[in-house]
Amino acid sequence: MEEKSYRGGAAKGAPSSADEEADRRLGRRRRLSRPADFRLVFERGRRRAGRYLVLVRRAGEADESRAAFVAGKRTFRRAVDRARARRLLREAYRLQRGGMTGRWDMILIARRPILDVKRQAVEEELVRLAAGRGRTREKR
RNA sequence: GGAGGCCGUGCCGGCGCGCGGCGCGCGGGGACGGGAGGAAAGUCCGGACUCCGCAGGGCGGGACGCCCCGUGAAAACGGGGGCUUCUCCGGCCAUACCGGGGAAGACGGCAGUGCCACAGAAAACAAACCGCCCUUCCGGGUCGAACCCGCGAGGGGUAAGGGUGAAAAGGCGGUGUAAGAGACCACCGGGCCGCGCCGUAAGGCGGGCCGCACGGUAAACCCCGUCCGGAGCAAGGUCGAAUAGGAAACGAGAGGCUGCCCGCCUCGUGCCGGGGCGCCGUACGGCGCGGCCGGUGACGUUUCGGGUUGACCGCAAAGAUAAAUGACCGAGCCCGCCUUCGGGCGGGCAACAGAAUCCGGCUUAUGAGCUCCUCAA
RNA sequence: GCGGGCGUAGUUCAACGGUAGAACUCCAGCCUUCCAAGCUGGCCAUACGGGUUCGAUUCCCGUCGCCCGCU
Repeated sequence: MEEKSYRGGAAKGAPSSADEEADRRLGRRRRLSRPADFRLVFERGRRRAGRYLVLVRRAGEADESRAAFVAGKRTFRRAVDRARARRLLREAYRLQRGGMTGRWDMILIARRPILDVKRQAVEEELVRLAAGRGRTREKR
């Protein structure tokens, strides 16, 4: 996959150029929290699947983009793995959020191979999926 | 090698997350404080707490179970002692028994009941298949008898030997006998005793009696003793919103059958349906007026209770509710390789694993190191 | 999170503590020109680890997996 290993801290570690003092905070306002919101995204949203995660999103209704991070109990049996997968997704989204365009409500679903890779790889795939590349699939 | 206990990575930096009180000033942002475990796990026990039930008690069901001491609210845990089983060593003819070392034990019950397949003669108030012994008959050896022989037949004795089995009714030796046998004897073992001594006790030692008549299984039914009402924080409670239906009170009642209650009838009020008139509208239809016809006690307001959804409390010196405790840079430490001895490169800083009401136990998973005890060399 | 139930052939179910069976499936043979049906025979299992017992699918303990209920 990637031949040159990125070095450098979080301040300049992102592969994109979206780090000019971006707001990297991710408070409750920027997350999905109500079951009704989840139902809307799952039923009306578009899905893009990658190797480490699945991205489901639809045009957002709030002032800012909102996201949620999901690790299913079926795919990750142990609680440690669920927490690990969800934290990877959240950290990757947090660092790359500034580089994304549009206002979306999105759900990131972790897939099993995510446990074997570092945050760097998850970020790259998230950026790729959000930009519209990769396989896409319509949902309804 | 075995067993137990302790600890379960630390430092700097900026980027983030959820919580608390503080002050800005109330859309949010700021500094400070604190933020995973010994198992947070499995949910196997016990409690706190909450709701339901309850005069009192029983049945059913369940948990625990040698003795003493200690800790504890209880479950449970720790220490010491006893007994049993297994194993090793020694004694011994001996797998029987005795002595010693080690390990393990869900270790109350000489009240009753059930079960013990197959094999085997017989499996629990024993039993005779082979064998052994005695005897009768038959046949033969002989003319006959004593006596001897028989893959021969019958009757009887016998638990030493064979064989079956997880287990065969005390062990070894001797006396004895037709052959044998606790039939008898010595030693060992066992059972019973309102017996003696020692011990707080479980129990131990001794004495007397019994030739021994009392197999295993209670993680089989059961009996005895102690304890247990049920459910569980998604318990339970508070507040608000929208919607349809329920209960109570009040609002409109009057008259008659009939003096009162109930009931029935008439009129009125309310509601529903159908006509009539007016207005709006292309139409479906809507609003108002009127009180013409039919039906109904059905109506309105308030309060209460139930369901749905949301927020809060319960809830904490970690504490949420799509659920925080993370990712990264650096220094340091360790390992391997190279080295021109200045250093360079690569890898690692772990294992098991992530709190959802809390606490005490049990069980299971697991890394490096430290420490203690015991055994062997 | 809290509570409850169940693990037996490939599947659906049996089995007082005493050799684990049945039906369907699968395989082979017979029958048929061939297939199906039918007939005959065969293969295949007690989730795992301990304990009690002479003996465990059954009794007891632990581990693992699956299913269900409760907002």
